[in-house]
Amino acid sequence: MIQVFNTMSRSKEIFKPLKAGEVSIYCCGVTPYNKPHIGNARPFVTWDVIRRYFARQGYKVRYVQNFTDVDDKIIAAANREGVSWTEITDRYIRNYFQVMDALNVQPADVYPKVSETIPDIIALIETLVEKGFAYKLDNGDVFYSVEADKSYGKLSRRKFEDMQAGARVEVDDRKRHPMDFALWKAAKPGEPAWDSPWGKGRPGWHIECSAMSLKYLGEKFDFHGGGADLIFPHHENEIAQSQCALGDEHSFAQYWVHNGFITVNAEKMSKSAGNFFLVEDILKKFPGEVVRFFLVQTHYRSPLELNENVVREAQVAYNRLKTAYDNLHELVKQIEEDKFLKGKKDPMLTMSQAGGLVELAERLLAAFDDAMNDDFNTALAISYMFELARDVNAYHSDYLAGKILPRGTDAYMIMRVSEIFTDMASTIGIFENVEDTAADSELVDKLMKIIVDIRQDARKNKNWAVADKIRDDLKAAGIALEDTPQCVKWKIS
RNA sequence: GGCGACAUAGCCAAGUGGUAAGGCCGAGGUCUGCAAAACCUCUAUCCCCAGUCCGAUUCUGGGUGUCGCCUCCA
Repeated sequence: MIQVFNTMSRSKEIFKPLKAGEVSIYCCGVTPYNKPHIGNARPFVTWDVIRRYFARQGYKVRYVQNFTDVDDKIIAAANREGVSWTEITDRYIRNYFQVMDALNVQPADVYPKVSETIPDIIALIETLVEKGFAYKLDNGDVFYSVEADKSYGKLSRRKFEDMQAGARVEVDDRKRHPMDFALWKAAKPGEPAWDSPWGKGRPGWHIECSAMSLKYLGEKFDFHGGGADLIFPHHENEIAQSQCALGDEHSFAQYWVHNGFITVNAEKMSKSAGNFFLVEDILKKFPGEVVRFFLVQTHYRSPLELNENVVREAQVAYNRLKTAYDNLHELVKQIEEDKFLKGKKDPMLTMSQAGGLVELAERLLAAFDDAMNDDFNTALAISYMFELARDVNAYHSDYLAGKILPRGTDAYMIMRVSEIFTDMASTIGIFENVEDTAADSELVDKLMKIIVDIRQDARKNKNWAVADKIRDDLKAAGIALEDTPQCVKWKIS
Protein backbone atom coordinates (compact mmCIF):
# COMPACT_ATOMS: atom_id res chain seq x y z
CA MET A 1 0.00 0.00 0.00
CA ILE A 2 1.53 3.26 -1.14
CA GLN A 3 0.56 6.54 0.45
CA VAL A 4 1.05 9.83 -1.34
CA PHE A 5 0.76 13.39 -0.15
CA ASN A 6 -1.74 14.95 -2.51
CA THR A 7 -1.46 18.73 -2.77
CA MET A 8 -5.15 18.84 -3.68
CA SER A 9 -6.25 17.47 -0.31
CA ARG A 10 -3.13 18.59 1.57
CA SER A 11 -2.91 15.16 3.13
CA LYS A 12 -1.54 11.71 2.56
CA GLU A 13 -3.84 9.49 0.57
CA ILE A 14 -3.74 5.81 -0.25
CA PHE A 15 -2.71 5.47 -3.86
CA LYS A 16 -5.28 3.74 -6.01
CA PRO A 17 -4.21 3.45 -9.64
CA LEU A 18 -6.81 4.21 -12.29
CA LYS A 19 -5.83 0.98 -14.01
CA ALA A 20 -4.71 -1.89 -11.83
CA GLY A 21 -1.00 -2.46 -12.11
CA GLU A 22 -0.35 0.68 -14.11
CA VAL A 23 0.80 4.17 -13.24
CA SER A 24 0.60 7.21 -15.48
CA ILE A 25 2.70 10.24 -14.66
CA TYR A 26 2.99 13.70 -16.14
CA CYS A 27 5.82 15.83 -14.85
CA CYS A 28 6.16 19.42 -15.97
CA GLY A 29 9.41 19.67 -17.85
CA VAL A 30 11.64 22.60 -18.64
CA THR A 31 11.39 25.64 -20.83
CA PRO A 32 14.61 25.25 -22.81
CA TYR A 33 15.98 28.78 -22.85
CA ASN A 34 19.01 28.28 -20.58
CA LYS A 35 20.88 25.69 -18.55
CA PRO A 36 19.20 23.93 -15.62
CA HIS A 37 20.29 24.79 -12.12
CA ILE A 38 20.18 22.25 -9.32
CA GLY A 39 16.74 23.45 -8.22
CA ASN A 40 15.38 22.74 -11.67
CA ALA A 41 16.82 19.24 -11.50
CA ARG A 42 15.21 18.29 -8.21
CA PRO A 43 11.75 17.35 -9.53
CA PHE A 44 13.24 15.15 -12.22
CA VAL A 45 15.38 13.23 -9.78
CA THR A 46 12.42 13.01 -7.41
CA TRP A 47 10.19 11.55 -10.10
CA ASP A 48 12.93 9.29 -11.31
CA VAL A 49 13.02 7.68 -7.88
CA ILE A 50 9.24 7.48 -7.68
CA ARG A 51 8.90 5.81 -11.06
CA ARG A 52 11.74 3.42 -10.28
CA TYR A 53 9.97 2.44 -7.10
CA PHE A 54 6.67 1.88 -8.86
CA ALA A 55 8.41 -0.19 -11.50
CA ARG A 56 10.12 -2.29 -8.85
CA GLN A 57 6.76 -2.83 -7.18
CA GLY A 58 5.58 -4.37 -10.41
CA TYR A 59 3.68 -1.45 -11.91
CA LYS A 60 3.81 -0.69 -15.58
CA VAL A 61 4.88 2.95 -15.62
CA ARG A 62 4.08 5.48 -18.30
CA TYR A 63 6.02 8.67 -17.74
CA VAL A 64 5.50 11.79 -19.83
CA GLN A 65 7.56 14.94 -19.51
CA ASN A 66 7.22 17.92 -21.80
CA PHE A 67 9.41 20.63 -23.23
CA THR A 68 7.74 24.02 -23.33
CA ASP A 69 9.56 25.06 -26.47
CA VAL A 70 7.34 28.02 -27.36
CA ASP A 71 7.70 30.79 -24.84
CA ASP A 72 8.50 34.47 -24.31
CA LYS A 73 11.86 33.72 -22.73
CA ILE A 74 12.93 31.57 -25.65
CA ILE A 75 11.97 34.28 -28.10
CA ALA A 76 13.84 36.84 -26.02
CA ALA A 77 16.96 34.65 -25.93
CA ALA A 78 16.79 34.11 -29.69
CA ASN A 79 16.48 37.84 -30.34
CA ARG A 80 19.31 38.57 -27.96
CA GLU A 81 21.64 36.19 -29.76
CA GLY A 82 20.30 36.88 -33.19
CA VAL A 83 19.48 33.24 -33.87
CA SER A 84 16.29 31.31 -34.54
CA TRP A 85 14.19 30.19 -31.61
CA THR A 86 14.66 26.57 -32.61
CA GLU A 87 18.40 26.98 -32.32
CA ILE A 88 17.88 28.04 -28.71
CA THR A 89 15.51 25.18 -27.89
CA ASP A 90 17.65 22.56 -29.63
CA ARG A 91 20.71 23.68 -27.74
CA TYR A 92 19.12 23.63 -24.31
CA ILE A 93 17.17 20.44 -24.85
CA ARG A 94 20.46 18.79 -25.68
CA ASN A 95 22.00 20.31 -22.56
CA TYR A 96 19.05 19.11 -20.48
CA PHE A 97 19.62 15.51 -21.59
CA GLN A 98 23.34 15.71 -20.84
CA VAL A 99 22.67 16.89 -17.31
CA MET A 100 19.95 14.33 -16.64
CA ASP A 101 22.16 11.59 -17.99
CA ALA A 102 24.89 12.59 -15.55
CA LEU A 103 22.34 12.45 -12.73
CA ASN A 104 21.35 8.96 -13.85
CA VAL A 105 17.77 9.97 -14.60
CA GLN A 106 15.95 7.48 -16.78
CA PRO A 107 14.40 8.90 -19.92
CA ALA A 108 10.68 9.57 -20.15
CA ASP A 109 8.49 7.47 -22.40
CA VAL A 110 7.41 10.55 -24.32
CA TYR A 111 8.84 14.06 -24.53
CA PRO A 112 6.08 16.12 -26.15
CA LYS A 113 6.82 19.63 -27.33
CA VAL A 114 4.48 22.56 -27.62
CA SER A 115 5.56 23.14 -31.21
CA GLU A 116 4.39 19.64 -32.08
CA THR A 117 1.09 19.85 -30.21
CA ILE A 118 -0.41 23.01 -31.70
CA PRO A 119 -3.49 21.37 -33.29
CA ASP A 120 -4.41 19.75 -29.98
CA ILE A 121 -3.93 23.03 -28.14
CA ILE A 122 -6.13 24.87 -30.63
CA ALA A 123 -8.83 22.21 -30.33
CA LEU A 124 -8.77 22.52 -26.56
CA ILE A 125 -9.09 26.30 -26.69
CA GLU A 126 -11.94 26.01 -29.18
CA THR A 127 -13.81 23.78 -26.77
CA LEU A 128 -13.30 26.28 -23.98
CA VAL A 129 -14.58 29.12 -26.16
CA GLU A 130 -17.61 27.09 -27.20
CA LYS A 131 -18.44 26.22 -23.63
CA GLY A 132 -18.15 29.81 -22.52
CA PHE A 133 -15.01 29.48 -20.44
CA ALA A 134 -12.91 31.58 -22.77
CA TYR A 135 -13.34 34.73 -24.81
CA LYS A 136 -11.61 36.29 -27.75
CA LEU A 137 -10.41 39.85 -28.05
CA ASP A 138 -10.40 41.92 -31.23
CA ASN A 139 -6.64 41.63 -31.63
CA GLY A 140 -6.76 37.83 -31.64
CA ASP A 141 -5.85 37.12 -28.02
CA VAL A 142 -7.95 34.50 -26.26
CA PHE A 143 -8.38 34.56 -22.50
CA TYR A 144 -9.62 32.08 -19.96
CA SER A 145 -12.40 33.48 -17.79
CA VAL A 146 -11.82 32.57 -14.18
CA GLU A 147 -15.24 33.85 -13.17
CA ALA A 148 -16.91 31.33 -15.46
CA ASP A 149 -15.26 28.55 -13.51
CA LYS A 150 -16.90 28.12 -10.11
CA SER A 151 -14.25 25.83 -8.73
CA TYR A 152 -11.28 27.93 -9.80
CA GLY A 153 -8.62 28.08 -7.10
CA LYS A 154 -9.18 24.68 -5.51
CA LEU A 155 -5.60 23.44 -5.77
CA SER A 156 -3.89 26.50 -4.35
CA ARG A 157 -6.88 27.28 -2.13
CA ARG A 158 -7.14 30.91 -2.87
CA LYS A 159 -9.89 33.28 -3.76
CA PHE A 160 -9.76 36.19 -6.14
CA GLU A 161 -10.49 38.64 -3.35
CA ASP A 162 -7.52 37.42 -1.39
CA MET A 163 -5.05 37.78 -4.15
CA GLN A 164 -4.66 41.52 -4.15
CA ALA A 165 -5.87 41.55 -7.67
CA GLY A 166 -4.19 44.15 -9.77
CA ALA A 167 -1.42 44.88 -7.32
CA ARG A 168 1.03 42.44 -8.78
CA VAL A 169 -0.89 41.25 -11.78
CA GLU A 170 -0.34 43.16 -14.95
CA VAL A 171 -3.22 45.52 -15.39
CA ASP A 172 -4.98 44.84 -18.62
CA ASP A 173 -8.28 46.60 -19.17
CA ARG A 174 -9.20 44.26 -21.95
CA LYS A 175 -9.56 41.38 -19.52
CA ARG A 176 -12.90 40.71 -17.88
CA HIS A 177 -11.17 39.85 -14.64
CA PRO A 178 -7.59 40.63 -13.60
CA MET A 179 -6.91 36.92 -12.98
CA ASP A 180 -7.93 35.87 -16.47
CA PHE A 181 -4.98 34.43 -18.33
CA ALA A 182 -4.01 34.03 -21.96
CA LEU A 183 -4.80 30.81 -23.77
CA TRP A 184 -3.72 32.15 -27.13
CA LYS A 185 -1.54 35.14 -27.91
CA ALA A 186 -1.92 37.02 -31.17
CA ALA A 187 1.25 37.01 -33.26
CA LYS A 188 3.70 39.86 -33.07
CA PRO A 189 6.25 40.49 -35.80
CA GLY A 190 9.24 38.18 -35.65
CA GLU A 191 7.66 35.66 -33.31
CA PRO A 192 6.87 32.04 -34.07
CA ALA A 193 3.20 31.82 -35.03
CA TRP A 194 0.65 29.29 -36.15
CA ASP A 195 -2.70 29.69 -37.90
CA SER A 196 -5.73 29.42 -35.71
CA PRO A 197 -9.45 30.27 -35.74
CA TRP A 198 -8.43 33.54 -34.02
CA GLY A 199 -5.71 34.43 -36.48
CA LYS A 200 -1.99 33.84 -36.36
CA GLY A 201 -0.57 33.40 -32.90
CA ARG A 202 0.89 31.05 -30.34
CA PRO A 203 -0.27 29.32 -27.15
CA GLY A 204 -0.16 31.04 -23.79
CA TRP A 205 1.51 29.43 -20.82
CA HIS A 206 -0.53 26.65 -19.07
CA ILE A 207 -2.67 25.45 -21.94
CA GLU A 208 0.19 23.48 -23.46
CA CYS A 209 0.53 21.19 -20.44
CA SER A 210 -3.19 20.50 -20.44
CA ALA A 211 -3.10 19.58 -24.10
CA MET A 212 0.03 17.45 -23.87
CA SER A 213 -0.95 15.53 -20.77
CA LEU A 214 -4.44 14.82 -22.11
CA LYS A 215 -3.04 13.79 -25.46
CA TYR A 216 -0.50 11.31 -24.12
CA LEU A 217 -2.17 10.09 -20.94
CA GLY A 218 -5.89 10.48 -21.58
CA GLU A 219 -8.63 12.36 -19.80
CA LYS A 220 -7.70 10.82 -16.49
CA PHE A 221 -4.24 9.92 -15.30
CA ASP A 222 -2.64 9.18 -11.96
CA PHE A 223 0.05 11.73 -11.20
CA HIS A 224 0.93 15.24 -12.10
CA GLY A 225 3.99 16.81 -10.57
CA GLY A 226 6.59 19.50 -10.51
CA GLY A 227 8.09 22.09 -8.19
CA ALA A 228 5.91 23.67 -5.53
CA ASP A 229 6.10 26.99 -7.33
CA LEU A 230 3.98 25.52 -10.09
CA ILE A 231 0.97 25.05 -7.80
CA PHE A 232 -0.13 28.56 -8.59
CA PRO A 233 -0.80 29.66 -11.19
CA HIS A 234 0.42 26.93 -13.54
CA HIS A 235 -1.22 23.81 -12.16
CA GLU A 236 -4.26 25.69 -10.94
CA ASN A 237 -4.82 26.90 -14.46
CA GLU A 238 -4.17 23.50 -15.97
CA ILE A 239 -6.86 22.00 -13.79
CA ALA A 240 -9.29 24.79 -14.64
CA GLN A 241 -8.82 24.52 -18.39
CA SER A 242 -8.80 20.77 -18.53
CA GLN A 243 -11.74 20.03 -16.30
CA CYS A 244 -13.91 22.75 -17.79
CA ALA A 245 -13.11 21.60 -21.30
CA LEU A 246 -13.85 17.99 -20.42
CA GLY A 247 -16.87 18.94 -18.30
CA ASP A 248 -15.77 16.58 -15.55
CA GLU A 249 -14.41 17.69 -12.22
CA HIS A 250 -12.94 14.24 -11.65
CA SER A 251 -10.96 14.26 -14.84
CA PHE A 252 -7.31 15.13 -15.30
CA ALA A 253 -4.69 14.23 -12.68
CA GLN A 254 -5.78 12.28 -9.61
CA TYR A 255 -2.76 13.01 -7.41
CA TRP A 256 -0.77 16.24 -7.34
CA VAL A 257 2.77 15.85 -6.11
CA HIS A 258 5.03 18.84 -5.55
CA ASN A 259 8.62 18.93 -4.43
CA GLY A 260 10.11 21.54 -2.10
CA PHE A 261 12.69 24.10 -3.09
CA ILE A 262 16.43 24.06 -2.97
CA THR A 263 17.64 26.99 -0.92
CA VAL A 264 20.82 29.00 -0.63
CA ASN A 265 21.24 30.76 2.70
CA ALA A 266 17.70 29.63 3.47
CA GLU A 267 16.29 31.44 0.46
CA LYS A 268 14.77 29.85 -2.57
CA MET A 269 17.16 29.30 -5.43
CA SER A 270 15.82 30.93 -8.55
CA LYS A 271 17.02 32.28 -11.80
CA SER A 272 15.47 35.66 -11.20
CA ALA A 273 17.09 35.98 -7.76
CA GLY A 274 20.43 35.05 -9.27
CA ASN A 275 21.37 32.77 -6.37
CA PHE A 276 21.51 29.63 -8.44
CA PHE A 277 24.10 26.97 -9.13
CA LEU A 278 24.07 25.20 -12.47
CA VAL A 279 24.03 21.43 -12.29
CA GLU A 280 26.76 21.51 -14.88
CA ASP A 281 29.06 23.43 -12.52
CA ILE A 282 28.33 21.22 -9.52
CA LEU A 283 29.16 18.22 -11.70
CA LYS A 284 32.64 19.64 -12.20
CA LYS A 285 33.29 19.13 -8.50
CA PHE A 286 31.23 16.06 -7.70
CA PRO A 287 30.22 12.87 -9.50
CA GLY A 288 26.67 12.81 -10.81
CA GLU A 289 25.60 9.99 -8.54
CA VAL A 290 26.84 11.94 -5.52
CA VAL A 291 24.76 14.94 -6.56
CA ARG A 292 21.82 12.64 -7.03
CA PHE A 293 22.42 11.05 -3.64
CA PHE A 294 22.57 14.50 -2.11
CA LEU A 295 19.14 15.25 -3.57
CA VAL A 296 17.43 12.08 -2.40
CA GLN A 297 18.94 12.07 1.08
CA THR A 298 16.26 14.56 2.05
CA HIS A 299 12.54 13.95 1.68
CA TYR A 300 11.30 15.47 -1.57
CA ARG A 301 8.83 17.84 0.10
CA SER A 302 11.37 19.32 2.52
CA PRO A 303 13.43 22.35 1.64
CA LEU A 304 17.00 21.42 0.81
CA GLU A 305 19.80 23.82 1.66
CA LEU A 306 22.68 23.78 -0.79
CA ASN A 307 26.28 24.65 -0.10
CA GLU A 308 29.57 22.99 -0.84
CA ASN A 309 29.80 21.55 2.63
CA VAL A 310 26.57 19.58 2.51
CA VAL A 311 27.37 18.11 -0.88
CA ARG A 312 30.78 17.08 0.40
CA GLU A 313 29.09 15.40 3.36
CA ALA A 314 26.83 13.60 0.93
CA GLN A 315 29.89 12.40 -0.90
CA VAL A 316 31.40 10.92 2.25
CA ALA A 317 28.11 9.23 3.07
CA TYR A 318 27.79 7.98 -0.49
CA ASN A 319 31.29 6.53 -0.36
CA ARG A 320 30.39 4.68 2.80
CA LEU A 321 27.55 2.91 1.05
CA LYS A 322 29.72 2.36 -1.99
CA THR A 323 32.33 0.62 0.16
CA ALA A 324 29.69 -1.81 1.41
CA TYR A 325 28.48 -2.31 -2.14
CA ASP A 326 32.00 -3.07 -3.34
CA ASN A 327 32.61 -5.38 -0.38
CA LEU A 328 29.53 -7.38 -1.24
CA HIS A 329 30.60 -7.70 -4.83
CA GLU A 330 34.02 -8.86 -3.73
CA LEU A 331 32.37 -11.54 -1.62
CA VAL A 332 30.11 -12.59 -4.45
CA LYS A 333 33.07 -12.78 -6.78
CA GLN A 334 34.87 -14.97 -4.26
CA ILE A 335 31.81 -17.20 -4.07
CA GLU A 336 31.56 -17.50 -7.83
CA GLU A 337 35.19 -18.51 -8.08
CA ASP A 338 34.92 -20.90 -5.18
CA LYS A 339 34.92 -24.53 -6.23
CA PHE A 340 33.05 -25.39 -3.07
CA LEU A 341 29.85 -24.25 -4.69
CA LYS A 342 30.22 -27.03 -7.21
CA GLY A 343 29.27 -29.93 -5.05
CA LYS A 344 31.29 -30.88 -2.02
CA LYS A 345 30.77 -29.32 1.33
CA ASP A 346 33.26 -28.51 4.00
CA PRO A 347 32.11 -30.13 7.21
CA MET A 348 33.88 -27.44 9.18
CA LEU A 349 31.97 -24.69 7.51
CA THR A 350 28.42 -25.94 7.38
CA MET A 351 27.27 -23.87 10.28
CA SER A 352 25.75 -20.67 9.03
CA GLN A 353 27.68 -17.53 9.75
CA ALA A 354 25.76 -15.35 7.33
CA GLY A 355 22.36 -16.29 8.69
CA GLY A 356 22.12 -13.24 10.90
CA LEU A 357 23.17 -10.99 8.08
CA VAL A 358 20.64 -12.22 5.58
CA GLU A 359 17.93 -12.06 8.21
CA LEU A 360 18.84 -8.44 8.89
CA ALA A 361 18.92 -7.67 5.18
CA GLU A 362 15.44 -9.09 4.63
CA ARG A 363 14.11 -7.12 7.56
CA LEU A 364 15.75 -3.91 6.34
CA LEU A 365 14.42 -4.44 2.84
CA ALA A 366 10.91 -4.62 4.27
CA ALA A 367 11.60 -1.46 6.26
CA PHE A 368 13.00 0.19 3.14
CA ASP A 369 9.79 -0.55 1.27
CA ASP A 370 7.69 0.67 4.17
CA ALA A 371 9.56 3.95 4.07
CA MET A 372 9.08 4.28 0.33
CA ASN A 373 5.43 3.38 0.68
CA ASP A 374 5.03 6.31 3.06
CA ASP A 375 5.09 9.13 0.54
CA PHE A 376 8.43 8.04 -0.92
CA ASN A 377 10.46 8.70 2.20
CA THR A 378 13.89 8.27 0.67
CA ALA A 379 15.60 9.81 3.71
CA LEU A 380 14.30 7.05 5.95
CA ALA A 381 14.80 4.37 3.32
CA ILE A 382 18.44 5.31 2.90
CA SER A 383 19.01 5.09 6.64
CA TYR A 384 18.26 1.37 6.36
CA MET A 385 20.92 1.05 3.71
CA PHE A 386 23.43 2.42 6.19
CA GLU A 387 22.34 -0.08 8.79
CA LEU A 388 22.83 -2.90 6.34
CA ALA A 389 26.16 -1.49 5.21
CA ARG A 390 27.47 -1.61 8.77
CA ASP A 391 26.89 -5.33 9.16
CA VAL A 392 28.01 -6.09 5.63
CA ASN A 393 31.30 -4.36 6.34
CA ALA A 394 31.69 -6.22 9.60
CA TYR A 395 31.16 -9.53 7.83
CA HIS A 396 33.60 -8.46 5.15
CA SER A 397 36.21 -7.59 7.77
CA ASP A 398 35.92 -11.05 9.27
CA TYR A 399 36.25 -12.51 5.80
CA LEU A 400 39.41 -10.49 5.15
CA ALA A 401 40.79 -11.55 8.49
CA GLY A 402 40.28 -15.15 7.45
CA LYS A 403 37.80 -15.80 10.23
CA ILE A 404 34.97 -16.82 7.92
CA LEU A 405 34.39 -17.98 4.39
CA PRO A 406 31.12 -17.60 2.53
CA ARG A 407 30.64 -21.22 1.61
CA GLY A 408 27.76 -23.64 1.45
CA THR A 409 24.54 -22.13 2.69
CA ASP A 410 26.36 -18.96 3.58
CA ALA A 411 27.33 -18.44 -0.03
CA TYR A 412 23.70 -18.29 -1.05
CA MET A 413 22.88 -16.04 1.85
CA ILE A 414 25.60 -13.57 0.91
CA MET A 415 24.38 -13.55 -2.66
CA ARG A 416 20.91 -12.76 -1.38
CA VAL A 417 22.26 -9.92 0.76
CA SER A 418 24.05 -8.54 -2.27
CA GLU A 419 20.86 -8.77 -4.27
CA ILE A 420 18.95 -6.87 -1.60
CA PHE A 421 21.52 -4.13 -1.26
CA THR A 422 21.73 -3.71 -5.02
CA ASP A 423 17.95 -3.60 -5.17
CA MET A 424 17.85 -0.74 -2.68
CA ALA A 425 20.61 1.10 -4.48
CA SER A 426 18.96 0.85 -7.86
CA THR A 427 15.67 2.08 -6.44
CA ILE A 428 17.28 5.34 -5.44
CA GLY A 429 19.40 5.16 -8.57
CA ILE A 430 22.98 4.85 -7.40
CA PHE A 431 25.90 2.54 -8.15
CA GLU A 432 24.84 2.20 -11.74
CA ASN A 433 27.54 4.33 -13.32
CA VAL A 434 30.31 2.31 -11.75
CA GLU A 435 32.28 1.89 -14.96
CA ASP A 436 33.32 5.55 -15.02
CA THR A 437 36.97 4.98 -14.33
CA ALA A 438 37.23 1.53 -15.85
CA ALA A 439 37.78 2.60 -19.43
CA ASP A 440 41.55 2.42 -19.40
CA SER A 441 41.69 0.08 -16.45
CA GLU A 442 43.60 -2.71 -18.10
CA LEU A 443 46.79 -0.74 -18.47
CA VAL A 444 46.34 0.90 -15.09
CA ASP A 445 45.80 -2.50 -13.51
CA LYS A 446 49.07 -3.75 -14.92
CA LEU A 447 50.97 -0.70 -13.76
CA MET A 448 49.44 -0.83 -10.31
CA LYS A 449 50.31 -4.49 -9.96
CA ILE A 450 53.96 -3.70 -10.69
CA ILE A 451 54.04 -0.85 -8.20
CA VAL A 452 52.23 -2.78 -5.51
CA ASP A 453 54.55 -5.79 -5.97
CA ILE A 454 57.61 -3.61 -5.53
CA ARG A 455 56.10 -2.10 -2.42
CA GLN A 456 55.21 -5.53 -1.03
CA ASP A 457 58.83 -6.60 -1.44
CA ALA A 458 59.89 -3.52 0.46
CA ARG A 459 57.42 -4.34 3.20
CA LYS A 460 58.67 -7.91 3.46
CA ASN A 461 62.14 -6.52 4.02
CA LYS A 462 60.70 -4.07 6.54
CA ASN A 463 61.86 -1.24 4.36
CA TRP A 464 59.13 1.03 5.67
CA ALA A 465 60.63 4.18 4.25
CA VAL A 466 60.25 2.96 0.67
CA ALA A 467 56.85 1.38 1.31
CA ASP A 468 55.50 4.56 2.86
CA LYS A 469 56.96 6.77 0.19
CA ILE A 470 55.22 4.75 -2.51
CA ARG A 471 51.95 4.96 -0.62
CA ASP A 472 52.30 8.67 0.08
CA ASP A 473 53.24 9.51 -3.48
CA LEU A 474 50.35 7.51 -4.87
CA LYS A 475 48.06 9.25 -2.42
CA ALA A 476 49.27 12.60 -3.70
CA ALA A 477 48.55 11.37 -7.22
CA GLY A 478 45.00 10.51 -6.22
CA ILE A 479 45.37 6.79 -5.66
CA ALA A 480 44.71 5.38 -2.21
CA LEU A 481 46.33 2.15 -1.04
CA GLU A 482 44.87 -0.07 1.63
CA ASP A 483 46.84 -2.95 3.11
CA THR A 484 44.64 -5.86 4.08
CA PRO A 485 45.75 -9.21 5.51
CA GLN A 486 45.18 -10.88 2.16
CA CYS A 487 46.10 -8.31 -0.41
CA VAL A 488 46.72 -4.67 -1.16
CA LYS A 489 43.77 -2.72 -2.50
CA TRP A 490 43.90 0.50 -4.40
CA LYS A 491 41.30 2.89 -5.57
CA ILE A 492 41.19 6.21 -7.33
CA SER A 493 40.03 8.75 -4.79
C1' G B 1 -2.82 42.56 2.97
C1' G B 2 -4.47 37.13 1.81
C1' C B 3 -3.01 32.02 2.03
C1' G B 4 0.54 28.34 3.51
C1' A B 5 4.94 25.71 5.34
C1' C B 6 8.67 24.90 8.71
C1' A B 7 11.36 25.34 13.78
C1' U B 8 14.66 18.12 16.35
C1' A B 9 22.19 17.28 18.88
C1' G B 10 28.28 21.31 16.52
C1' C B 11 26.23 20.52 11.26
C1' C B 12 22.66 17.74 7.87
C1' A B 13 18.19 15.02 8.58
C1' A B 14 13.89 11.10 9.68
C1' G B 15 10.09 10.17 13.08
C1' U B 16 6.34 8.70 16.95
C1' G B 17 0.84 10.27 22.13
C1' G B 18 4.64 6.64 26.25
C1' U B 19 11.15 9.76 27.16
C1' A B 20 14.14 10.44 19.62
C1' A B 21 16.34 6.64 12.79
C1' G B 22 20.46 7.60 9.82
C1' G B 23 24.67 10.57 7.96
C1' C B 24 28.82 14.26 8.69
C1' C B 25 32.21 16.15 12.28
C1' G B 26 34.57 15.13 17.18
C1' A B 27 36.55 11.84 21.39
C1' G B 28 38.17 6.96 23.01
C1' G B 29 39.08 1.86 21.54
C1' U B 30 39.99 -2.86 18.27
C1' C B 31 42.79 -4.17 13.91
C1' U B 32 47.55 -2.56 11.29
C1' G B 33 54.96 -2.19 10.94
C1' C B 34 52.67 2.64 10.52
C1' A B 35 48.52 4.36 7.89
C1' A B 36 43.92 3.85 5.43
C1' A B 37 39.44 1.33 5.40
C1' A B 38 36.28 -1.30 8.55
C1' C B 39 34.15 -2.36 13.24
C1' C B 40 32.95 -1.13 18.67
C1' U B 41 31.80 2.76 22.45
C1' C B 42 30.39 7.92 23.64
C1' U B 43 27.65 12.96 22.26
C1' A B 44 19.77 15.75 22.12
C1' U B 45 14.47 15.42 26.41
C1' C B 46 12.86 17.88 20.10
C1' C B 47 11.94 27.28 19.71
C1' C B 48 8.87 29.66 24.05
C1' C B 49 4.13 29.86 26.95
C1' A B 50 -0.61 27.80 28.13
C1' G B 51 -4.17 23.81 27.58
C1' U B 52 -6.06 18.52 26.66
C1' C B 53 -4.30 13.70 28.44
C1' C B 54 -2.20 8.97 33.29
C1' G B 55 1.59 10.74 29.86
C1' A B 56 3.29 15.44 24.32
C1' U B 57 8.75 16.50 20.84
C1' U B 58 4.38 14.40 18.51
C1' C B 59 -2.78 17.09 19.59
C1' U B 60 -5.16 22.33 20.49
C1' G B 61 -4.54 27.70 21.28
C1' G B 62 -1.18 31.83 21.68
C1' G B 63 3.74 33.85 20.91
C1' U B 64 8.58 34.28 18.56
C1' G B 65 11.59 33.20 14.39
C1' U B 66 12.60 31.62 9.32
C1' C B 67 10.84 30.72 4.60
C1' G B 68 7.34 30.19 0.48
C1' C B 69 3.13 31.39 -2.92
C1' C B 70 -0.09 35.52 -4.47
C1' U B 71 4.60 38.28 -11.21
C1' C B 72 8.50 34.58 -14.47
C1' C B 73 10.04 30.55 -11.54
C1' A B 74 11.36 23.44 -10.50
